[in-house]
Amino acid sequence: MATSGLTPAGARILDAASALFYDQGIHAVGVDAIARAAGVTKKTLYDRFGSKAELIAAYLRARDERWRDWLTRSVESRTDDPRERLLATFDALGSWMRAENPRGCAFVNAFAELPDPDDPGHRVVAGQKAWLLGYLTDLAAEAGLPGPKALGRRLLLLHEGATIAYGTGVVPRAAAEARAVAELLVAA
Amino acid sequence: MATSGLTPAGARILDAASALFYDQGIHAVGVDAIARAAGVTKKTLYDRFGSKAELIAAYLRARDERWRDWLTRSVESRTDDPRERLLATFDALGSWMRAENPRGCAFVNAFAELPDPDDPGHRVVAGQKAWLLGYLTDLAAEAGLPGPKALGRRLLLLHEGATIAYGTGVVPRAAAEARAVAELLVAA
DNA sequence: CTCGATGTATACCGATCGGTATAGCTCCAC
DNA sequence: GTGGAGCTATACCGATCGGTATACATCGAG
Repeated sequence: MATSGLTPAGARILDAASALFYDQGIHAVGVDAIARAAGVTKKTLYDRFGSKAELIAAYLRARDERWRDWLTRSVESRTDDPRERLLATFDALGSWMRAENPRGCAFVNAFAELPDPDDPGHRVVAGQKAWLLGYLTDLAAEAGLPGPKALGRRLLLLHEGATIAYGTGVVPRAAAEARAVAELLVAA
Repeated sequence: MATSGLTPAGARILDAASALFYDQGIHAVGVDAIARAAGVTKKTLYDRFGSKAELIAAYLRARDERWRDWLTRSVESRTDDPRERLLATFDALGSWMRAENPRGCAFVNAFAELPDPDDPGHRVVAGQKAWLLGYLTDLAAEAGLPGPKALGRRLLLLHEGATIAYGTGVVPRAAAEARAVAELLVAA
C-alpha cells in the first residue's frame, strides 16, 4: 500500500483498514475491528490518524495514489503513440479490476457512504474523478483529436460504466467492451 | 412511492426509509430514526417489515419498480421507431437523474453497502442491473441492429457511466453526452 | 358482540459505536 | 543518561445499534 512516511504500526493499521473498508464497506467496519486486525491498540490508531474520518481519507488517498501510478505507468510503458495510449487506459483498467476491484470502484463505493461534501473522504473521491477526467482529456489533446474536452468526458463515461458493470457482475469483460466503443470514438 | 398493498403506517415507514437511505446511506440510518421520521413506533416497523434487511430490500424493490415504470413509459410514449427508442432511454435517464438521482444510482450505492450475495437487498440490485441489460438488448434486437447482445452491453456501460459521472458531479450533462456516443454506436 | 388486525406508548436487552484516560514499556537521538 | 516518540494494556465514557416484551386503544368484518 502507500505506506510511505508512516510508522510500522501506522502502516499495518492502514493496510488492515484498506482491506476491511473495501470488502465490507466503511460504516460496516468499526475502529475496534480495524485495531484488532492490525494487531494494534485503539490508542495507537487514534495517535496516528486522529479520527475514523481521517483514517478513511488516508485509505482513499493511498488507493488513489496506487491507481494513478498503475494507470500512468501502464499507459506510458505500452506505447508512445498518443492515440494508442487513449485505448491503453482501458486495458490498464481491465487488469486493475481483475486484480483489485472485485467489488467495484472503491471511490464510488466510498462516495455512497460519505454524502457530506465537507467530509475529507468525500473530497478525495471528488478529486480522483476530476483527475481521471483531466488525464483522459490531456491524452485526447496530445493525440490531436478534435474536441478533446468532449472526448475526455465520453471516455470517462466508458471508464466509469465499465467499472460498475464489472463490479456488479452484469458484464464480465466490461473493460474490453468499453475499449471497443472507445475505438469507434477515436476513429470518428 | 410503490406503496401498494401496504397499510397506511407501512407506507409512511417505506417513504421515510427511502428518503433517509438514499440521502444518508443504508448503514448510516438507524431504525429508530426511520420510525421517528415516519411518526411510528418501532414495534409497528418490525410488525410490517420483520427486520432492517427486509426494509432495505423493500426500499430497493419499490425504487426499482418506479424506475422501470418511468423508463419504459417514457420510451414508449416518445416514439414507435425502435432505433429512436434506444436513444430515448438516455433522455429518460437524464430526466430521472435531474429529478431523483442527485446522489447517484441508489442501486449502486446500496450495492456498496451490501457485500453479502445472500442479502435480499443485494439480490434486488443484481436483478435490476440484469433487467436493464435485458431491456436494452431487447430494444437493440427490435431495431434489427447487428449484434444486439454486444450493443446492449455497450449501451449499458453508457447508462451506468452517465449515472456515476452525473452523481459524482464531474459531468453535469452526462446523459446527453452518453446519448451522443450511443448515436454513433447505433449508426455504426 | 366479539375477535383479529393495526396501531401507540414505554421500557428494556446485550452489543457495539467512536473516542478518551491512565499507566507503563522499549529504544533511539541528542 | 535522559527525554521524547512509538507502542501495549486495560478500563472506561455516553450514545446508539438492531431487536424484543408488555400493555392498551381503535376499528372494521364476521
